[in-house]
Amino acid sequence: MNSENPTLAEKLATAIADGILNGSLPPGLRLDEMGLAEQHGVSRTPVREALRQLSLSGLIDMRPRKGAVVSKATPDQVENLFVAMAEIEATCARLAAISMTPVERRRLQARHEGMLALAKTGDTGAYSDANVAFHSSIYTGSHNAPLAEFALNLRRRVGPFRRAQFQVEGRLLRSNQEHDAVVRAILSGDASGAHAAMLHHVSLVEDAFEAFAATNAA
Amino acid sequence: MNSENPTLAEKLATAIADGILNGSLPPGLRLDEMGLAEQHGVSRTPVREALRQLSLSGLIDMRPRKGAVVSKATPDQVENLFVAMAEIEATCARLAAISMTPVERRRLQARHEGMLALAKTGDTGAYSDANVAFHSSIYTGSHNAPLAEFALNLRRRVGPFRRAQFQVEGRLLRSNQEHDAVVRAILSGDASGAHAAMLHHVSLVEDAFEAFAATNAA
DNA sequence: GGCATCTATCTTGTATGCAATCTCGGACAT
DNA sequence: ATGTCCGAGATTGCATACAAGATAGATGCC
Repeated sequence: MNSENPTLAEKLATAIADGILNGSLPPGLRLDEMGLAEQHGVSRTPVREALRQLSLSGLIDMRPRKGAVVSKATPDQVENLFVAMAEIEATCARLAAISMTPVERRRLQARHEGMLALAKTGDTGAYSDANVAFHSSIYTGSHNAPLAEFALNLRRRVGPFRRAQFQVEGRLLRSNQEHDAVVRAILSGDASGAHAAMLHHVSLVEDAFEAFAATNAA
Repeated sequence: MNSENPTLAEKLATAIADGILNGSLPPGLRLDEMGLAEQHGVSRTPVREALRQLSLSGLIDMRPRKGAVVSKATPDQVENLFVAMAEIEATCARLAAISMTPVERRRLQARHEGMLALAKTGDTGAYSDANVAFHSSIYTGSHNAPLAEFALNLRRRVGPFRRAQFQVEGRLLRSNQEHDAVVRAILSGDASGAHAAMLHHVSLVEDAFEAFAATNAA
């Protein structure tokens, strides 16, 4: 939304969101306004506005007179998040194949080739960061602000559940191969091909998550 | 979101949203908190929370210390809204073709057949209402809450720009024919067919809007 | 006459206070 | 012993009050 927004409410919203995304505010935790207020050294008013904002992004649930809690997602809801994410990413890729400018296409290719080096090195952290940038550039490449915004929001929401995906052995190189199919389709303007390739890629991420979750649950 | 939410902020949010959607609050209008407050007979606090909520749905734009204005969309942005809408609706239709329960499928068919009668009668208002319900049932039929929510949000945002679409002569029957293709694909579980049919349908709506806008601009 | 600047006023952002509602613990009745 | 009802405490929702930044008009200067 508003990137440079110096109001306390905005800063609190991002601070609380960070807390939720990095796990320091676990799902199900009750967020009482008073506590958050004095914890951040402000009054209740900006806290209230931040909470209202977060509730619309789906990160927390607010019930009329019962306060706010960090959204506790059921497995079904997480599954839906991943499905929605895959669909939206695929749609963005399709539009990007049609709408990207030559400059954007060249940048996408350069970024992709840079990631191949990272994948070979096995630098998980750097690859993860580059991966976020890679996908984001496809969102913006769709040249459709509402879709791109929604994609970013979904990405934030699935973040807590996909943290360890690149830990799986060999995932980096496979990810790069899948990216390769996506990039080739986009560069050649193959809309449906880009859609299919991205859907395949993100669905595999989902599978990786499920495998990871299954091993952790066992 | 929260359907039965008796807080003033929620009621104000829907009231202001209605005002924007029905045109009584035209795009570009400045929304000063004080004015809205005494206009609705409340204090500024719930107004502020309502505005913050609306800003996240994209209906209004808020800038840090400069207040809120009703979103004034450029033609490009409106175009993007329609494109996003078409893509999301098509995605919902595809998922619906896969995920709808037998009961939902039968209800969809019944609703669709009922609309044929309305189209023949030429009852524009009733058809329009039924049309909203028809599309909404496909959103929920996707069994994917995030996507359905986003679709509803987009529908609200494009609302102001598609008000007169059914006024075009013969649009009702053509709409019904297009629905027929969508319904048939969904009922038969033809995922890609449902996607294509819905994309086609909504894109035609977009064309109708553009024709309408062109005639008005001329 | 035009433009910059300064100030007065207005609007927004934040804090605090009060009323209504919900939660939770205990007492009482069955 | 268990279920129900009631009341105190706590928390949310709303209103009001205060502070800070922005806008606009006027005034002085070029």
